Amino acid sequence: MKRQLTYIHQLKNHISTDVDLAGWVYNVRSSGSLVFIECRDGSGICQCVVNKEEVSEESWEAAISLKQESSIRLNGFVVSDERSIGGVELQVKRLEVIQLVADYPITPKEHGIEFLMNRRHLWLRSQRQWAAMRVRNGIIYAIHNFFQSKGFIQTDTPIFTPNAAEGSTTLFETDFFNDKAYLAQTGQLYGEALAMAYGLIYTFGPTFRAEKSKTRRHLSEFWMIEPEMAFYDLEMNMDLAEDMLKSIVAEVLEKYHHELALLERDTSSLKRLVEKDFIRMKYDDAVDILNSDKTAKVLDELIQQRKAEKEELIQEQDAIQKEHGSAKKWRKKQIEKRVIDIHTRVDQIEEDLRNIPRWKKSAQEFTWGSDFGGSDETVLTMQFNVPVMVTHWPAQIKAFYMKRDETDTYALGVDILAPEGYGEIVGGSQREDNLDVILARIEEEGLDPEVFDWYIDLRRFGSVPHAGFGLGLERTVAWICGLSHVRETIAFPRMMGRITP
RNA sequence: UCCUCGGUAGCUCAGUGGCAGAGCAAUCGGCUGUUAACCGAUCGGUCGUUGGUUCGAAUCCAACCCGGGGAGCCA
Repeated sequence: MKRQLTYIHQLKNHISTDVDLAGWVYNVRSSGSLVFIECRDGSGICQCVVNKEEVSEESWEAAISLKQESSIRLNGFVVSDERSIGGVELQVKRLEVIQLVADYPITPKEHGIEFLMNRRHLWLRSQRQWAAMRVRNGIIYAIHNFFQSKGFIQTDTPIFTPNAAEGSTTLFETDFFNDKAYLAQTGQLYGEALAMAYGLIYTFGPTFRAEKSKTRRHLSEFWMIEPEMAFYDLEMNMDLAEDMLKSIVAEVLEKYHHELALLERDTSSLKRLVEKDFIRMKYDDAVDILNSDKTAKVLDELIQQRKAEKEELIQEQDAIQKEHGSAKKWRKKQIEKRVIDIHTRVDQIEEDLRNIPRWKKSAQEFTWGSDFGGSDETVLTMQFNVPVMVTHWPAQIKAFYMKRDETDTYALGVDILAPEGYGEIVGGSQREDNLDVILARIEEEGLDPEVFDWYIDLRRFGSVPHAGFGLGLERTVAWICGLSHVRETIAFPRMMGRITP
């Protein structure tokens, strides 16, 4: 007979039967003649109870010797039990240790980010990281579903490129058989060629930026989805992007509520977005909002809120520290823990209090013709509870390939800003399709027409209106999971100062 | 490159000029329903580095190293 393994996520279907599990010890507790093992097998976690009276001496000795991340095989009887995580519990009949582990470094306690990032290969086993990677998988699947169901085909564009496509961004340089080559920062120009061949295409691949950015929104290596559609204008492009985001969020909400719950994600804003229309505004209107008295007032109120919160926390700290001297032991511990939480929150508030006046200044003094900074995006989106699509940008701050409106001052580009301060997740545009205009644009930008010769061919031979956009996968995962940093949205992040593990 | 915050036990953090601390982890013991279990005991230190001020420095000053957050740039 074939040996059958049961996976923890299916255990609900095996209640009142015997099963074999194989996995790792996530945590272990003991209480006299009972040992409680939280066993994880990659598909989930299940509490397994070993009772000294009901197992062999070997199994019992094995059980009491277990440490975190020891690998084990278990045989037992599945029962439903509300006291257990997942509502299902294994009453162990036999336990076999594959490897006994000593000193697993990541305990179920709190750790700092540097410590965890140095052990990313192990950190991925932890619940929150496990959940985030599963949601990432769900998002990827939903993206393919969306495009495939609409007749798009996935195409892949090169990673080695001979030149910097848009000029401004810093690229990673490599040696390509004694020639300089660069790691691609976008597949868009190739995507346009493919759209002229297949009509509706999307790319899904890694992309590389060598900018020395150290923020919660930046990685040196990240994944981007870039659809490109022949015969699409700006509005069709925006409709597609909005449908895509709604479709991704709806699918994740449907299939990943367990993971989102582990991540403690408040899903009300995600649910709202599936049903409501996104905000669409022109750049000029966005500038008016930034400059408005209302925005200034919103930020002033935010400062007052933070100050009040800080005051309250400090009062609470004074009060409980007075209590500390005469408190019972358990209460002392509780107080000490709370004081540390207060310190952490007060540090955050102090940073906010340093930053918000800068945000206000940046918004109030924002002048037409500049690009939005990170804080401007936050200030803008905090006034709405659905994604904001900003269109019609001053042409001079956007790339040469974007089509302009009749007045030649605005580029038909669109940026989609995620709610809750997650920033720009989509950037796209209708592309310039006129041969003479694109030639002139390339010259204006001081770019080498030789390099773009094949690209210009697309305007020589059957040029049509077309449009596309790029979706940043990690920023999307961060937003949907409610994670504060993109480094937790990819298994092995690459960023300035981080190339291992 | 610049601004800002930080570096104290294996981990998370208190300690702001006067004896180096707590919780967790580890080790030993106790406990038949634990949920980051709990209770008792034991173990645990180059206070990032170098120099300076001082009777005395984890604490003040300077330089440097490393990390977090941000600006620029961007998805």
